[in-house]
Amino acid sequence: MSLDAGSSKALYRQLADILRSAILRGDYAPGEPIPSESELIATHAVSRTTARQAMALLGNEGLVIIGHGRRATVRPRSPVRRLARTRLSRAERQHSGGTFMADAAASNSRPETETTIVIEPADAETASLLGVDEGTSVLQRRRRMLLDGRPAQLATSYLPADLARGTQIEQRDTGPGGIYARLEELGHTLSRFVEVVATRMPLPAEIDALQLSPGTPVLIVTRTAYDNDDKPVEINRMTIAGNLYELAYDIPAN
Amino acid sequence: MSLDAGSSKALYRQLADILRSAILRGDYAPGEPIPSESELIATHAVSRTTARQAMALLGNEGLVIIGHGRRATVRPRSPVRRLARTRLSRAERQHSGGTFMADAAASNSRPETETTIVIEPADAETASLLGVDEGTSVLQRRRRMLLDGRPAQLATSYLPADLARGTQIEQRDTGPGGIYARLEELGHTLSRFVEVVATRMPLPAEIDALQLSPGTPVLIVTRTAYDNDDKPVEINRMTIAGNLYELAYDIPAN
DNA sequence: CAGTGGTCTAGACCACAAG
DNA sequence: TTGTGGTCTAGACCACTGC
Repeated sequence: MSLDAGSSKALYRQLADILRSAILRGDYAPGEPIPSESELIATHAVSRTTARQAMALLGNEGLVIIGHGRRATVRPRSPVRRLARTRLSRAERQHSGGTFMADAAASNSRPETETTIVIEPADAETASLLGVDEGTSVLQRRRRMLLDGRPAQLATSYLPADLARGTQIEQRDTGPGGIYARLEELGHTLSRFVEVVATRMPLPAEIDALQLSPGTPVLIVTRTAYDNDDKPVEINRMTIAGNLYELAYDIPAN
Repeated sequence: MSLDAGSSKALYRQLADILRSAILRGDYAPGEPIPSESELIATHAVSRTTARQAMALLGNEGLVIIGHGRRATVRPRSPVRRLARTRLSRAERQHSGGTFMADAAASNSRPETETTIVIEPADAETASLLGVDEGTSVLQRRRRMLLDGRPAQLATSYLPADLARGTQIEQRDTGPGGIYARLEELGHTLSRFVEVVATRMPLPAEIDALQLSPGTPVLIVTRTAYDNDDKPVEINRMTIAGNLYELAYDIPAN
Protein backbone atom coordinates (compact mmCIF):
# COMPACT_ATOMS: atom_id res chain seq x y z
CA MET A 1 0.00 0.00 0.00
CA SER A 2 3.00 2.30 0.35
CA LEU A 3 6.00 2.94 -1.85
CA ASP A 4 9.40 1.39 -1.34
CA ALA A 5 12.17 3.71 -2.47
CA GLY A 6 14.70 0.88 -2.21
CA SER A 7 12.78 -1.38 -4.54
CA SER A 8 14.17 -2.10 -7.96
CA LYS A 9 10.75 -1.23 -9.31
CA ALA A 10 10.39 2.39 -10.30
CA LEU A 11 8.35 4.54 -7.95
CA TYR A 12 5.91 5.52 -10.65
CA ARG A 13 5.34 1.86 -11.48
CA GLN A 14 4.70 1.03 -7.85
CA LEU A 15 2.30 3.93 -7.68
CA ALA A 16 0.56 2.78 -10.85
CA ASP A 17 0.33 -0.73 -9.38
CA ILE A 18 -1.41 0.63 -6.31
CA LEU A 19 -3.91 2.61 -8.34
CA ARG A 20 -4.45 -0.21 -10.84
CA SER A 21 -5.17 -2.71 -8.07
CA ALA A 22 -7.61 -0.31 -6.48
CA ILE A 23 -9.38 0.22 -9.80
CA LEU A 24 -9.56 -3.47 -10.68
CA ARG A 25 -10.72 -4.26 -7.16
CA GLY A 26 -13.52 -1.78 -7.64
CA ASP A 27 -12.44 0.80 -5.05
CA TYR A 28 -13.03 3.39 -7.72
CA ALA A 29 -16.09 2.71 -9.81
CA PRO A 30 -16.14 3.24 -13.57
CA GLY A 31 -16.71 6.90 -14.32
CA GLU A 32 -15.60 7.92 -10.82
CA PRO A 33 -12.57 10.15 -10.25
CA ILE A 34 -9.30 8.73 -8.99
CA PRO A 35 -6.96 10.80 -6.78
CA SER A 36 -5.63 13.97 -8.38
CA GLU A 37 -1.97 14.57 -8.99
CA SER A 38 -1.74 16.83 -5.94
CA GLU A 39 -3.27 14.16 -3.78
CA LEU A 40 -0.87 11.52 -5.03
CA ILE A 41 2.02 13.92 -4.39
CA ALA A 42 0.83 14.56 -0.84
CA THR A 43 -0.15 10.99 -0.02
CA HIS A 44 2.88 9.23 -1.41
CA ALA A 45 5.53 11.92 -1.07
CA VAL A 46 6.61 11.87 -4.69
CA SER A 47 7.32 14.61 -7.18
CA ARG A 48 4.73 15.71 -9.65
CA THR A 49 6.64 14.06 -12.50
CA THR A 50 6.45 10.70 -10.77
CA ALA A 51 2.76 11.07 -10.06
CA ARG A 52 2.14 12.03 -13.67
CA GLN A 53 4.19 9.12 -14.99
CA ALA A 54 2.00 6.76 -12.98
CA MET A 55 -1.17 8.36 -14.30
CA ALA A 56 0.08 8.32 -17.89
CA LEU A 57 0.86 4.63 -17.59
CA LEU A 58 -2.70 3.87 -16.54
CA GLY A 59 -3.97 6.10 -19.31
CA ASN A 60 -2.02 4.19 -21.93
CA GLU A 61 -3.32 0.93 -20.50
CA GLY A 62 -6.78 2.24 -21.20
CA LEU A 63 -7.79 2.05 -17.54
CA VAL A 64 -8.37 5.74 -16.90
CA ILE A 65 -9.48 8.72 -18.91
CA ILE A 66 -7.31 11.77 -18.38
CA GLY A 67 -8.58 15.14 -19.48
CA HIS A 68 -7.29 18.67 -19.25
CA GLY A 69 -8.74 20.58 -16.33
CA ARG A 70 -10.84 17.74 -14.99
CA ARG A 71 -9.92 14.95 -12.65
CA ALA A 72 -8.91 11.67 -14.17
CA THR A 73 -11.68 9.10 -14.02
CA VAL A 74 -11.87 5.35 -14.23
CA ARG A 75 -12.69 4.52 -17.81
CA PRO A 76 -16.31 3.54 -18.00
CA ARG A 77 -16.93 0.26 -19.75
CA SER A 78 -18.56 1.58 -22.88
CA PRO A 79 -21.60 -0.36 -23.91
CA VAL A 80 -20.05 -2.74 -26.39
CA ARG A 81 -21.93 -3.26 -29.62
CA ARG A 82 -21.67 -6.66 -31.14
CA LEU A 83 -21.30 -6.77 -34.88
CA ALA A 84 -22.75 -10.08 -35.99
CA ARG A 85 -21.14 -11.15 -39.21
CA THR A 86 -24.06 -13.43 -39.99
CA ARG A 87 -25.59 -10.18 -41.23
CA LEU A 88 -23.68 -10.87 -44.41
CA SER A 89 -26.18 -13.53 -45.46
CA ARG A 90 -28.03 -12.70 -48.67
CA ALA A 91 -31.39 -12.44 -46.98
CA GLU A 92 -30.07 -9.97 -44.43
CA ARG A 93 -28.19 -7.99 -47.03
CA GLN A 94 -31.15 -7.52 -49.28
CA HIS A 95 -33.65 -5.96 -46.95
CA SER A 96 -31.28 -3.43 -45.48
CA GLY A 97 -29.02 -0.65 -46.63
CA GLY A 98 -25.90 -2.72 -46.14
CA THR A 99 -24.28 -4.33 -43.14
CA PHE A 100 -23.72 -1.09 -41.29
CA MET A 101 -27.36 -0.11 -41.58
CA ALA A 102 -28.41 -3.58 -40.49
CA ASP A 103 -26.23 -3.34 -37.41
CA ALA A 104 -27.54 0.12 -36.66
CA ALA A 105 -31.13 -1.00 -36.96
CA ALA A 106 -30.43 -3.92 -34.65
CA SER A 107 -29.02 -1.59 -32.01
CA ASN A 108 -31.71 1.08 -32.21
CA SER A 109 -29.30 3.80 -33.25
CA ARG A 110 -29.53 6.62 -35.70
CA PRO A 111 -26.94 5.92 -38.39
CA GLU A 112 -25.23 8.56 -40.53
CA THR A 113 -22.69 8.07 -43.23
CA GLU A 114 -20.25 10.49 -44.84
CA THR A 115 -19.11 9.17 -48.18
CA THR A 116 -16.24 10.21 -50.42
CA ILE A 117 -15.78 8.54 -53.77
CA VAL A 118 -12.49 8.60 -55.63
CA ILE A 119 -10.81 6.64 -58.38
CA GLU A 120 -7.13 5.91 -57.92
CA PRO A 121 -4.55 3.48 -59.22
CA ALA A 122 -4.24 0.44 -56.97
CA ASP A 123 -1.26 0.19 -54.67
CA ALA A 124 0.56 -3.11 -54.38
CA GLU A 125 -1.44 -4.46 -51.46
CA THR A 126 -4.87 -3.56 -52.78
CA ALA A 127 -3.96 -4.89 -56.20
CA SER A 128 -2.89 -8.18 -54.72
CA LEU A 129 -6.09 -8.50 -52.70
CA LEU A 130 -8.30 -7.59 -55.64
CA GLY A 131 -6.39 -9.83 -57.99
CA VAL A 132 -5.59 -7.02 -60.43
CA ASP A 133 -2.33 -5.49 -61.63
CA GLU A 134 -0.74 -2.74 -59.59
CA GLY A 135 -1.79 0.61 -61.00
CA THR A 136 -5.17 -0.62 -62.25
CA SER A 137 -7.87 1.99 -61.71
CA VAL A 138 -9.75 1.24 -58.55
CA LEU A 139 -12.92 2.87 -57.28
CA GLN A 140 -12.67 3.78 -53.62
CA ARG A 141 -15.74 4.44 -51.52
CA ARG A 142 -14.44 5.97 -48.29
CA ARG A 143 -17.01 6.14 -45.57
CA ARG A 144 -17.12 7.43 -42.05
CA MET A 145 -20.05 6.00 -40.17
CA LEU A 146 -21.60 7.53 -37.10
CA LEU A 147 -24.15 6.17 -34.66
CA ASP A 148 -26.22 8.77 -32.83
CA GLY A 149 -23.72 11.39 -33.94
CA ARG A 150 -20.70 9.58 -32.57
CA PRO A 151 -18.02 8.23 -34.91
CA ALA A 152 -18.17 4.47 -35.03
CA GLN A 153 -16.04 3.19 -37.83
CA LEU A 154 -14.14 4.06 -40.97
CA ALA A 155 -14.56 1.87 -44.00
CA THR A 156 -13.16 2.00 -47.48
CA SER A 157 -14.42 -0.22 -50.27
CA TYR A 158 -12.21 -0.99 -53.24
CA LEU A 159 -13.61 -2.24 -56.54
CA PRO A 160 -12.04 -2.41 -59.98
CA ALA A 161 -13.16 0.82 -61.66
CA ASP A 162 -14.17 -1.09 -64.81
CA LEU A 163 -16.60 -3.16 -62.88
CA ALA A 164 -18.37 -0.22 -61.26
CA ARG A 165 -18.39 2.15 -64.22
CA GLY A 166 -21.81 3.53 -65.02
CA THR A 167 -23.49 1.73 -62.13
CA GLN A 168 -25.07 2.94 -58.94
CA ILE A 169 -21.92 1.80 -57.15
CA GLU A 170 -20.35 5.05 -58.30
CA GLN A 171 -23.10 7.03 -56.59
CA ARG A 172 -23.20 8.18 -52.98
CA ASP A 173 -26.34 6.20 -52.40
CA THR A 174 -25.91 2.69 -53.70
CA GLY A 175 -29.58 1.83 -53.19
CA PRO A 176 -31.32 -0.95 -51.31
CA GLY A 177 -29.03 -3.81 -50.33
CA GLY A 178 -25.96 -1.67 -50.97
CA ILE A 179 -22.94 -2.52 -53.09
CA TYR A 180 -23.41 -6.26 -52.75
CA ALA A 181 -26.93 -6.16 -54.18
CA ARG A 182 -25.69 -4.06 -57.13
CA LEU A 183 -22.83 -6.47 -57.73
CA GLU A 184 -25.21 -9.40 -57.87
CA GLU A 185 -27.46 -7.55 -60.31
CA LEU A 186 -24.40 -7.10 -62.49
CA GLY A 187 -24.01 -10.84 -62.60
CA HIS A 188 -21.38 -11.14 -59.91
CA THR A 189 -23.22 -13.54 -57.67
CA LEU A 190 -21.35 -13.63 -54.40
CA SER A 191 -20.22 -16.96 -53.03
CA ARG A 192 -18.38 -16.07 -49.86
CA PHE A 193 -16.63 -13.42 -47.82
CA VAL A 194 -13.32 -13.67 -46.03
CA GLU A 195 -12.73 -11.36 -43.11
CA VAL A 196 -9.27 -10.93 -41.67
CA VAL A 197 -9.18 -9.34 -38.25
CA ALA A 198 -6.13 -7.63 -36.79
CA THR A 199 -5.47 -5.00 -34.13
CA ARG A 200 -3.03 -2.16 -33.65
CA MET A 201 -2.82 1.28 -32.11
CA PRO A 202 -4.50 3.99 -34.18
CA LEU A 203 -2.59 6.63 -36.12
CA PRO A 204 -3.26 10.26 -35.23
CA ALA A 205 -5.64 10.67 -38.18
CA GLU A 206 -7.66 7.70 -36.96
CA ILE A 207 -7.68 8.93 -33.37
CA ASP A 208 -9.09 12.15 -34.71
CA ALA A 209 -11.68 10.65 -37.01
CA LEU A 210 -12.94 8.18 -34.43
CA GLN A 211 -12.49 10.46 -31.40
CA LEU A 212 -10.46 7.85 -29.56
CA SER A 213 -8.94 8.41 -26.17
CA PRO A 214 -5.38 7.26 -25.40
CA GLY A 215 -4.96 3.57 -24.73
CA THR A 216 -7.66 2.60 -27.21
CA PRO A 217 -6.60 0.17 -29.93
CA VAL A 218 -8.57 -0.32 -33.15
CA LEU A 219 -9.74 -3.43 -34.92
CA ILE A 220 -8.69 -3.60 -38.54
CA VAL A 221 -11.02 -5.79 -40.57
CA THR A 222 -10.27 -6.55 -44.19
CA ARG A 223 -13.21 -8.17 -45.93
CA THR A 224 -12.92 -9.68 -49.37
CA ALA A 225 -16.06 -10.58 -51.31
CA TYR A 226 -15.70 -13.43 -53.80
CA ASP A 227 -17.99 -14.21 -56.72
CA ASN A 228 -19.00 -17.65 -57.97
CA ASP A 229 -15.73 -17.99 -59.84
CA ASP A 230 -13.94 -17.37 -56.55
CA LYS A 231 -12.64 -14.13 -57.98
CA PRO A 232 -12.43 -11.19 -55.55
CA VAL A 233 -14.82 -8.43 -56.58
CA GLU A 234 -14.63 -6.09 -53.64
CA ILE A 235 -12.35 -5.32 -50.72
CA ASN A 236 -13.57 -3.50 -47.65
CA ARG A 237 -11.04 -2.23 -45.12
CA MET A 238 -12.61 -1.22 -41.84
CA THR A 239 -11.14 0.61 -38.87
CA ILE A 240 -13.26 0.08 -35.79
CA ALA A 241 -13.00 1.67 -32.35
CA GLY A 242 -11.81 -1.14 -30.07
CA ASN A 243 -13.60 0.18 -27.01
CA LEU A 244 -17.00 0.23 -28.69
CA TYR A 245 -17.25 -2.90 -30.75
CA GLU A 246 -16.74 -6.60 -30.79
CA LEU A 247 -17.21 -8.93 -33.73
CA ALA A 248 -19.14 -12.16 -33.59
CA TYR A 249 -18.57 -15.01 -36.02
CA ASP A 250 -20.60 -18.14 -36.38
CA ILE A 251 -18.58 -21.18 -37.41
CA PRO A 252 -20.23 -24.47 -38.32
CA ALA A 253 -18.65 -27.51 -36.68
CA ASN A 254 -19.29 -29.56 -39.86
CA MET B 1 10.64 20.11 -40.64
CA SER B 2 11.34 22.43 -37.74
CA LEU B 3 9.51 23.21 -34.55
CA ASP B 4 7.29 26.22 -34.01
CA ALA B 5 7.36 27.41 -30.41
CA GLY B 6 4.39 29.68 -31.06
CA SER B 7 2.20 26.89 -32.31
CA SER B 8 -0.70 25.75 -30.20
CA LYS B 9 0.54 22.22 -30.75
CA ALA B 10 2.89 21.03 -28.04
CA LEU B 11 6.56 20.88 -28.98
CA TYR B 12 6.78 17.19 -28.20
CA ARG B 13 3.81 16.50 -30.44
CA GLN B 14 5.37 18.46 -33.27
CA LEU B 15 8.57 16.54 -32.75
CA ALA B 16 6.69 13.26 -32.72
CA ASP B 17 4.91 14.30 -35.92
CA ILE B 18 8.25 14.90 -37.62
CA LEU B 19 9.61 11.54 -36.55
CA ARG B 20 6.37 9.72 -37.35
CA SER B 21 6.23 11.16 -40.85
CA ALA B 22 9.83 10.19 -41.43
CA ILE B 23 9.15 6.66 -40.25
CA LEU B 24 5.97 6.22 -42.27
CA ARG B 25 7.70 7.73 -45.29
CA GLY B 26 10.39 5.11 -44.91
CA ASP B 27 13.30 7.40 -44.04
CA TYR B 28 14.06 5.02 -41.22
CA ALA B 29 13.62 1.41 -42.20
CA PRO B 30 12.01 -1.12 -39.85
CA GLY B 31 14.58 -2.33 -37.37
CA GLU B 32 16.79 0.71 -37.98
CA PRO B 33 17.62 3.18 -35.23
CA ILE B 34 15.96 6.59 -35.07
CA PRO B 35 17.79 9.62 -33.66
CA SER B 36 18.84 9.34 -30.03
CA GLU B 37 17.54 11.66 -27.34
CA SER B 38 20.78 13.63 -27.41
CA GLU B 39 20.50 14.10 -31.13
CA LEU B 40 16.93 15.30 -30.89
CA ILE B 41 17.95 17.72 -28.14
CA ALA B 42 20.79 19.08 -30.25
CA THR B 43 18.91 19.15 -33.55
CA HIS B 44 15.69 20.67 -32.33
CA ALA B 45 16.87 22.68 -29.34
CA VAL B 46 14.49 21.12 -26.85
CA SER B 47 14.94 19.83 -23.35
CA ARG B 48 15.45 16.19 -22.68
CA THR B 49 11.97 15.87 -21.22
CA THR B 50 10.42 17.12 -24.44
CA ALA B 51 12.51 14.79 -26.55
CA ARG B 52 11.54 11.88 -24.31
CA GLN B 53 7.85 12.78 -24.43
CA ALA B 54 7.98 12.64 -28.20
CA MET B 55 9.72 9.26 -28.14
CA ALA B 56 7.29 7.87 -25.57
CA LEU B 57 4.37 8.93 -27.73
CA LEU B 58 5.73 7.00 -30.69
CA GLY B 59 6.42 4.06 -28.42
CA ASN B 60 2.83 3.97 -27.23
CA GLU B 61 1.64 4.17 -30.82
CA GLY B 62 3.59 1.02 -31.44
CA LEU B 63 5.78 2.66 -34.06
CA VAL B 64 9.11 2.36 -32.30
CA ILE B 65 10.72 -0.03 -29.88
CA ILE B 66 12.47 1.70 -27.01
CA GLY B 67 14.92 -0.23 -24.88
CA HIS B 68 17.18 0.65 -22.01
CA GLY B 69 20.75 1.36 -23.08
CA ARG B 70 20.13 0.83 -26.78
CA ARG B 71 18.94 3.24 -29.40
CA ALA B 72 15.25 3.25 -30.17
CA THR B 73 14.48 1.48 -33.42
CA VAL B 74 11.60 1.47 -35.84
CA ARG B 75 9.37 -1.40 -34.90
CA PRO B 76 9.92 -4.19 -37.39
CA ARG B 77 6.74 -5.52 -38.93
CA SER B 78 6.64 -8.91 -37.27
CA PRO B 79 5.76 -11.69 -39.62
CA VAL B 80 2.05 -11.95 -39.01
CA ARG B 81 0.64 -15.42 -38.61
CA ARG B 82 -2.85 -15.95 -39.86
CA LEU B 83 -5.08 -18.09 -37.71
CA ALA B 84 -7.64 -19.62 -40.04
CA ARG B 85 -10.79 -20.42 -38.16
CA THR B 86 -11.79 -22.93 -40.82
CA ARG B 87 -9.45 -25.16 -38.84
CA LEU B 88 -12.39 -25.74 -36.55
CA SER B 89 -13.99 -28.12 -39.04
CA ARG B 90 -14.41 -31.64 -37.74
CA ALA B 91 -12.02 -33.12 -40.27
CA GLU B 92 -9.30 -30.68 -39.33
CA ARG B 93 -9.91 -31.12 -35.63
CA GLN B 94 -9.65 -34.86 -35.71
CA HIS B 95 -6.30 -35.40 -37.27
CA SER B 96 -4.49 -32.81 -35.19
CA GLY B 97 -3.82 -32.09 -31.56
CA GLY B 98 -6.29 -29.22 -31.51
CA THR B 99 -6.52 -25.92 -33.31
CA PHE B 100 -3.30 -24.54 -31.91
CA MET B 101 -1.35 -27.58 -33.05
CA ALA B 102 -3.00 -27.37 -36.46
CA ASP B 103 -2.00 -23.75 -36.81
CA ALA B 104 1.52 -24.52 -35.66
CA ALA B 105 1.88 -27.34 -38.14
CA ALA B 106 0.63 -25.07 -40.91
CA SER B 107 3.28 -22.48 -40.07
CA ASN B 108 6.18 -24.88 -39.65
CA SER B 109 6.78 -23.95 -36.05
CA ARG B 110 7.70 -25.93 -33.00
CA PRO B 111 4.75 -25.68 -30.61
CA GLU B 112 4.95 -25.99 -26.85
CA THR B 113 2.17 -25.79 -24.34
CA GLU B 114 2.21 -25.20 -20.60
CA THR B 115 -1.00 -26.40 -19.03
CA THR B 116 -2.50 -25.79 -15.62
CA ILE B 117 -5.73 -27.49 -14.65
CA VAL B 118 -7.94 -26.22 -11.84
CA ILE B 119 -11.52 -26.59 -10.73
CA GLU B 120 -13.22 -23.44 -9.49
CA PRO B 121 -16.72 -22.13 -8.99
CA ALA B 122 -17.94 -20.19 -12.02
CA ASP B 123 -18.02 -16.41 -11.82
CA ALA B 124 -21.06 -14.59 -13.16
CA GLU B 125 -19.75 -14.08 -16.68
CA THR B 126 -18.48 -17.60 -17.21
CA ALA B 127 -21.66 -19.03 -15.75
CA SER B 128 -23.76 -16.99 -18.13
CA LEU B 129 -21.70 -18.05 -21.14
CA LEU B 130 -21.75 -21.70 -20.14
CA GLY B 131 -25.42 -21.61 -19.30
CA VAL B 132 -24.90 -22.83 -15.73
CA ASP B 133 -25.62 -21.30 -12.34
CA GLU B 134 -23.06 -18.98 -10.80
CA GLY B 135 -20.90 -20.97 -8.41
CA THR B 136 -21.21 -24.22 -10.35
CA SER B 137 -17.92 -26.14 -10.40
CA VAL B 138 -16.09 -25.43 -13.60
CA LEU B 139 -12.97 -27.13 -14.93
CA GLN B 140 -10.43 -24.64 -16.19
CA ARG B 141 -7.64 -25.64 -18.52
CA ARG B 142 -5.25 -22.70 -18.57
CA ARG B 143 -2.70 -22.88 -21.29
CA ARG B 144 0.20 -20.77 -22.41
CA MET B 145 1.23 -21.64 -25.91
CA LEU B 146 4.62 -20.94 -27.41
CA LEU B 147 5.87 -21.16 -30.96
CA ASP B 148 9.59 -21.76 -31.36
CA GLY B 149 10.05 -20.83 -27.72
CA ARG B 150 8.26 -17.48 -28.04
CA PRO B 151 4.99 -16.86 -26.21
CA ALA B 152 2.13 -16.74 -28.68
CA GLN B 153 -1.13 -16.87 -26.85
CA LEU B 154 -2.89 -17.55 -23.59
CA ALA B 155 -6.00 -19.66 -23.61
CA THR B 156 -8.30 -20.88 -20.89
CA SER B 157 -10.98 -23.47 -21.50
CA TYR B 158 -13.99 -23.65 -19.23
CA LEU B 159 -16.17 -26.76 -19.01
CA PRO B 160 -18.75 -27.80 -16.44
CA ALA B 161 -16.78 -30.00 -14.01
CA ASP B 162 -19.52 -32.63 -14.08
CA LEU B 163 -19.13 -33.03 -17.78
CA ALA B 164 -15.38 -33.56 -17.70
CA ARG B 165 -15.15 -35.70 -14.56
CA GLY B 166 -13.24 -38.91 -15.06
CA THR B 167 -12.43 -38.17 -18.69
CA GLN B 168 -9.23 -37.38 -20.47
CA ILE B 169 -10.32 -33.74 -20.50
CA GLU B 170 -9.08 -33.57 -16.92
CA GLN B 171 -5.63 -34.71 -18.02
CA ARG B 172 -2.78 -32.53 -19.27
CA ASP B 173 -2.79 -34.39 -22.56
CA THR B 174 -6.29 -34.62 -23.90
CA GLY B 175 -5.29 -36.99 -26.69
CA PRO B 176 -5.71 -36.85 -30.46
CA GLY B 177 -8.20 -34.25 -31.62
CA GLY B 178 -8.10 -32.50 -28.25
CA ILE B 179 -11.02 -31.54 -26.05
CA TYR B 180 -13.47 -31.36 -28.91
CA ALA B 181 -12.84 -34.96 -29.95
CA ARG B 182 -13.31 -36.11 -26.34
CA LEU B 183 -16.52 -34.14 -26.05
CA GLU B 184 -17.90 -35.78 -29.16
CA GLU B 185 -16.95 -39.22 -27.83
CA LEU B 186 -18.94 -38.37 -24.73
CA GLY B 187 -21.99 -37.83 -26.89
CA HIS B 188 -21.76 -34.05 -27.14
CA THR B 189 -21.67 -33.81 -30.90
CA LEU B 190 -20.70 -30.27 -31.74
CA SER B 191 -22.91 -28.25 -34.03
CA ARG B 192 -21.24 -24.88 -34.17
CA PHE B 193 -18.82 -22.44 -32.60
CA VAL B 194 -19.29 -18.75 -31.97
CA GLU B 195 -16.20 -16.60 -31.72
CA VAL B 196 -16.43 -13.09 -30.35
CA VAL B 197 -13.41 -10.91 -31.11
CA ALA B 198 -12.50 -7.81 -29.13
CA THR B 199 -9.34 -5.82 -28.51
CA ARG B 200 -7.83 -3.89 -25.61
CA MET B 201 -4.50 -3.01 -24.10
CA PRO B 202 -2.94 -5.85 -22.11
CA LEU B 203 -2.72 -5.90 -18.34
CA PRO B 204 0.77 -6.13 -16.81
CA ALA B 205 0.39 -9.86 -16.22
CA GLU B 206 -0.43 -10.35 -19.89
CA ILE B 207 2.44 -8.13 -21.02
CA ASP B 208 4.68 -10.33 -18.96
CA ALA B 209 3.29 -13.66 -20.09
CA LEU B 210 3.28 -12.72 -23.77
CA GLN B 211 6.46 -10.60 -23.68
CA LEU B 212 4.71 -7.66 -25.27
CA SER B 213 6.37 -4.36 -25.91
CA PRO B 214 4.57 -1.08 -25.20
CA GLY B 215 1.99 -0.03 -27.73
CA THR B 216 0.94 -3.60 -28.48
CA PRO B 217 -2.75 -4.36 -28.02
CA VAL B 218 -4.10 -7.89 -27.66
CA LEU B 219 -6.95 -9.67 -29.37
CA ILE B 220 -9.42 -11.22 -26.96
CA VAL B 221 -11.29 -14.11 -28.53
CA THR B 222 -14.09 -15.84 -26.69
CA ARG B 223 -15.13 -19.06 -28.38
CA THR B 224 -18.22 -20.96 -27.36
CA ALA B 225 -18.75 -24.52 -28.58
CA TYR B 226 -22.37 -25.64 -28.89
CA ASP B 227 -23.64 -29.19 -29.06
CA ASN B 228 -26.53 -30.49 -31.16
CA ASP B 229 -29.04 -29.21 -28.62
CA ASP B 230 -27.47 -25.77 -29.03
CA LYS B 231 -26.29 -25.97 -25.45
CA PRO B 232 -22.85 -24.47 -24.74
CA VAL B 233 -20.42 -27.17 -23.67
CA GLU B 234 -17.14 -25.32 -23.64
CA ILE B 235 -15.88 -21.75 -23.48
CA ASN B 236 -12.39 -20.83 -24.61
CA ARG B 237 -11.04 -17.39 -23.78
CA MET B 238 -7.91 -16.51 -25.72
CA THR B 239 -5.51 -13.64 -25.34
CA ILE B 240 -3.45 -13.19 -28.48
CA ALA B 241 -0.50 -10.88 -29.15
CA GLY B 242 -1.83 -8.28 -31.56
CA ASN B 243 1.47 -7.73 -33.32
CA LEU B 244 1.90 -11.40 -34.20
CA TYR B 245 -1.49 -12.66 -35.26
CA GLU B 246 -4.50 -12.00 -37.38
CA LEU B 247 -7.65 -14.07 -37.56
CA ALA B 248 -9.28 -15.17 -40.79
CA TYR B 249 -12.95 -16.07 -41.01
CA ASP B 250 -14.75 -17.58 -43.95
CA ILE B 251 -18.34 -16.48 -44.30
CA PRO B 252 -20.68 -18.04 -46.84
CA ALA B 253 -22.71 -15.53 -48.86
CA ASN B 254 -25.70 -17.88 -48.79
C1' DC C 1 34.61 3.01 -20.99
C1' DA C 2 31.28 5.98 -23.59
C1' DG C 3 26.71 6.42 -25.06
C1' DT C 4 22.02 5.50 -24.41
C1' DG C 5 17.82 5.40 -22.18
C1' DG C 6 15.34 5.19 -17.12
C1' DT C 7 14.07 7.61 -13.09
C1' DC C 8 13.45 11.46 -10.16
C1' DT C 9 13.38 16.22 -8.38
C1' DA C 10 12.06 21.26 -8.09
C1' DG C 11 10.06 24.79 -10.18
C1' DA C 12 7.66 27.57 -13.62
C1' DC C 13 3.97 29.01 -16.61
C1' DC C 14 -0.13 27.87 -19.27
C1' DA C 15 -4.91 26.17 -20.52
C1' DC C 16 -9.07 24.23 -19.40
C1' DA C 17 -13.27 23.08 -16.31
C1' DA C 18 -16.36 24.14 -12.98
C1' DG C 19 -18.20 26.57 -9.25
C1' DT D 1 -11.32 32.22 -8.90
C1' DT D 2 -9.64 27.75 -7.69
C1' DG D 3 -8.11 23.39 -8.80
C1' DT D 4 -6.82 20.33 -12.29
C1' DG D 5 -4.07 18.62 -15.75
C1' DG D 6 -0.55 20.06 -19.92
C1' DT D 7 3.92 21.57 -21.19
C1' DC D 8 8.61 22.75 -20.58
C1' DT D 9 13.17 23.52 -18.46
C1' DA D 10 17.67 22.33 -16.03
C1' DG D 11 19.98 19.17 -13.65
C1' DA D 12 21.17 14.90 -11.27
C1' DC D 13 22.08 10.05 -10.69
C1' DC D 14 21.37 5.37 -12.17
C1' DA D 15 21.38 1.09 -15.18
C1' DC D 16 21.90 -1.18 -19.30
C1' DT D 17 24.40 -2.06 -23.93
C1' DG D 18 28.07 -2.58 -26.59
C1' DC D 19 32.63 -1.48 -27.96
